Amino acid sequence: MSQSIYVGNLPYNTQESDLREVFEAHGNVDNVKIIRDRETGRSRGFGFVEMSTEEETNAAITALNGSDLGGRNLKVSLSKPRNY
DNA sequence: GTTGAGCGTT
Repeated sequence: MSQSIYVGNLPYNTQESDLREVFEAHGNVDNVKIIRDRETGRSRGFGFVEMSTEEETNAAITALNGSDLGGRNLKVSLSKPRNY
């Protein structure tokens, strides 16, 4: 599986469906995940997106990084591998 | 407000 896309500076009201729509405009979204506190359930203000190919991943990052969403300037980049 | 998880089978 390829690396995921890190999406930061998201509005706290942003939901996974919203992110999915935005990324699907630039490629095939394989998976979307909004990060939030697992104990309080409050948004952390960032999330992750997976595309079908690195080509689409790169395209989505290039197109959406620095773009506006809900009045916030999105920070989109390649995420680092998760650690167990 | 910045690099994810689960909480007994995702």
